[in-house]
Amino acid sequence: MSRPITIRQIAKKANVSIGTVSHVINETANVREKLRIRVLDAIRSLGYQPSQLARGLRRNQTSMLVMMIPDVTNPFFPAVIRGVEDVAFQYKYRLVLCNSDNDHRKESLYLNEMQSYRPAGWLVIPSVDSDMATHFSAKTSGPPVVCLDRQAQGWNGDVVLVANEAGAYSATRHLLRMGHRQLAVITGPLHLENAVERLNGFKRALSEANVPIDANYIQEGRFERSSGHVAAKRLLCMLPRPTAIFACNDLMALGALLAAREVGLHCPDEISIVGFDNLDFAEFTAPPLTTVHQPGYQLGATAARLLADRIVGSREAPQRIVLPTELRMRNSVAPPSG
Amino acid sequence: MSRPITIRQIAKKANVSIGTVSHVINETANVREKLRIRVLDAIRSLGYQPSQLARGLRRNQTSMLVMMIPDVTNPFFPAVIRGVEDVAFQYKYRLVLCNSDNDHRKESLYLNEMQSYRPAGWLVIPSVDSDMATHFSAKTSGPPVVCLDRQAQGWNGDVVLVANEAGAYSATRHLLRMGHRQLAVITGPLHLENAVERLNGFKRALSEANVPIDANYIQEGRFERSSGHVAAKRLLCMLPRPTAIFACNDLMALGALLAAREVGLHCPDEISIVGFDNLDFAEFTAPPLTTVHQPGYQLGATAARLLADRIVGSREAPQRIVLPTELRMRNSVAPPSG
DNA sequence: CATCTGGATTGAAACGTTTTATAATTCCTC
DNA sequence: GAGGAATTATAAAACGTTTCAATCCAGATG
Repeated sequence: MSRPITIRQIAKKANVSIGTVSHVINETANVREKLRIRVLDAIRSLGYQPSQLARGLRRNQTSMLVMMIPDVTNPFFPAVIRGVEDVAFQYKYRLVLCNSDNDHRKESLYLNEMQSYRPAGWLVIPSVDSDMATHFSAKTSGPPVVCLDRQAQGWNGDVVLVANEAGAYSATRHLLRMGHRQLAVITGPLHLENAVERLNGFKRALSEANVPIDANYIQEGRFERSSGHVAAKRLLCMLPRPTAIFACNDLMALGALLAAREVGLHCPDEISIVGFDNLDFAEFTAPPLTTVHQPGYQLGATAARLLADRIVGSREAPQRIVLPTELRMRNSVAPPSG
Repeated sequence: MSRPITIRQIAKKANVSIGTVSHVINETANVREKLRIRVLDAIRSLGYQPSQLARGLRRNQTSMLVMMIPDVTNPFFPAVIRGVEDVAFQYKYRLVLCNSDNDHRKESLYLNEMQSYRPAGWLVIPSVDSDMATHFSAKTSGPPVVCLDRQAQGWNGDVVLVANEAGAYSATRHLLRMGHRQLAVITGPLHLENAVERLNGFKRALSEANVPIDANYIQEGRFERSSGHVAAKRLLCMLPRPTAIFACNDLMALGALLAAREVGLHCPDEISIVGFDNLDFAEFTAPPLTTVHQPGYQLGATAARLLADRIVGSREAPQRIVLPTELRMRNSVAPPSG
């Protein structure tokens, strides 16, 4: 097993010291043009690549960014990842991806362990009940961290979010404007910040319109299709039956769509449904889903950009960036039939 | 900036040499129970984590797996990633994710650069025109590589695939059995191995049934929704019009569904459509899409398992594993109307 | 010509591990 | 209790960089 080329071989070939080679690579000192060229030639001709491990060990920091994510399989996240990856690549950082599985124990494990790779920074979409706040606050020094998409319990560092409350508000307003008065909501897990924000938007719209809120019409789901399905089924059997359902994400909206179909209720004529996320498929459900668009790619990209700034030393006060959402009207809502 | 705990501090606290500490950590030599406990206690009480960088440097290998992927944003891949991640985690490997963007230049760049992190192994879904074969064959030694999902040009190492030909064949058979004789196909980019395999399955079914193949009915797409859309539009304007379309992935099938809707053709009554992939949303299109299921999670998991075997030294001949596909019948196909 | 100056170059230490060769200890056996 | 054989423990070298202090050198200055 032939070991790769080292800086020493370059130094020998270019007839300089290894310090000089290092200096030309990192542009960390002036070196005479003549030598510089000799070194560069040697590097090119031998196909040398500095060992990131040695470099990382010495500098106590690598060029990796580690990103914690609840689950790649959740169709909202890939766009976020892509946003991160694109700007990371541009800044020459590399992405290590960890799935916490929404389990804060697995998250902790990853957080602890990846530390010993000395990443340049952290990007974390906190899991349910994440202890990232205590994890990172313990070590006041250490690489910068930005929290994405969900505000973790107790976290007061940088965070970039999406306008959950406002999005939910506008979705609900839309329903109200169409004449609905019996509005139900299928929320996300209510220990998730963004889930409660969406619920709050819903409630605010209702109370501003003086429409009473029926506690039975608030069903807690888990942001998964199946939970939307069961919640909708429950809702659709109630008397009086709600005329519209706001599902706090598209997956659950899909479940609701299914449930309506099973119960024999036609959407949107007999039941209006609106979602949240605007996943790719939302255009193609039957009927096409009216939903609140979340800028996933932007979310990832701005978080990564913010992180990159921190890494090079930005010392501003912690930021809280919230990206706008936008209602996308399609065909899953209509005026109530009655 | 307080540096983290090192092995030296553990050694001091436990009053042993650093070599001993290393041995208890790695179980690489017998150490007396008494000392062992002292060391373990010290580790626990100081919260020590060995530096992966130092370890990797010394051993010339880390516990990272790097995975190349054309694009996270393609909804087929997350399941594959998840499969990989789950078994990687189980084997204590960590995943570095790289998006080649389907650009073999970006892929090469990543391949070259990640090398200097000394990953334990590589998992690659080759980009279009990938030169992974030449890249890796140059260095006969080095960490093991397994190729996923697509057979890269010239690659003759381990590879795990999906039964593309058979899947396409069974989809086409289904169409034939329903009575269709004017069958069109929207293929993937034909320099992709899996795209031609699917086309071959289609052709074989037709020729076995003695149904002639109209060259105009073979349209090349790019595995993206938009290309399926334009191809379908073209197809639906032809005379005679095909009565069924086999789209070689679900994204393109979706595009075709859209095109049909735009042209005013009802699916399945006036045009049958079948896809390939069985993405999550396939159940929920209008009408629900009949499609060929690909075991994405399995694909990732078995590839990772194979890689893990190689890493610990399995020296068997290169394997070629092909995972079965399966037709999922839903409502986007019906007998032809004429 | 000697001295000084300041930039270019270098040697060597350090980063935190693993691992090998050697030294120290323990345990038998006589 | 001595001698030798196992067994355990250790010191030191290596992994491939970066970086600091020290050296070197060319040219300017007196």
